Order: sequence, then C-alpha cells, then structure tokens
Amino acid sequence: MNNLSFPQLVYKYCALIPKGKISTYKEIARALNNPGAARAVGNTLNKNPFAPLVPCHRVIRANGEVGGFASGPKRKIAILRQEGIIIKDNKIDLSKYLYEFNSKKSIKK
DNA sequence: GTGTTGACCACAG
DNA sequence: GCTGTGGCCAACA
Repeated sequence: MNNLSFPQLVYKYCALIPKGKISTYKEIARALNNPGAARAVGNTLNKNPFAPLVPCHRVIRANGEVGGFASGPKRKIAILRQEGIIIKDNKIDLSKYLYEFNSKKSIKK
C-alpha cells in the first residue's frame, strides 16, 4: 500500500522518465496498477500543481500523438525536440522513444 | 450519491 | 485513412 495519492503517483512516474525518452498515459496508468486509468492520469497531469517541476511533456498518447498540453501542443513539441526527440507531424515514434516503467521497483507500492 | 467533464483507449463501420 | 460509439478511471459541482 502506498502512502501517495493517485496524482502523487502520476507525477512521480512522470518524473522518472529519463531525458530523451517519453511514455504514454496508458503506460503510466499501467505502472500505477490501473491499466484503465489513462484518462485519470491525463486529468491529473492537466491540473499539474508541479507544472515546471514535472516533465509532463514527456507523456503522450498511446497512438503516438503528442496529445494536449496546458500551454498548447506546440509548446510540448518544442520541448520534446529539445530533448532530442524527433517529432513528425505532431507524432512521435513510440518504438524508439517509449520508456517502460518497472512497476515493481520504481516506486514502492 | 449522482451527473458532468477531461492532456484517454479500443473497437466497429 | 477518418468518424462514431462504448468503456475505463478520478476529480469536481
């Protein structure tokens, strides 16, 4: 049992994504042991009380689209490009940049 | 407790 | 390829 609430875990996993890699809402949801909570994850990141602290821009949709961003998708794309990620027509190559979480070691449950 | 909303996902047509 | 529909979950009014 973790002491952290749902949003806390979301931010935590978000921060675990290494530079130059990205992840999807669904992957995070799965890391939280809630594979169906992709929507809740996105909703939580939207509130994003840790806006400048958490690299929420490294989280994209499962279909490879950048998804949305509080400051606009353009902002998100620009940051990802800075990270060294190649973006094509607002889409990212998941098979190259997708980061898989260790849902058993990354964070204690 | 119910209904609505949302940076989502998967499937069917 | 796109559109529509259903389903999932959490937060808020």
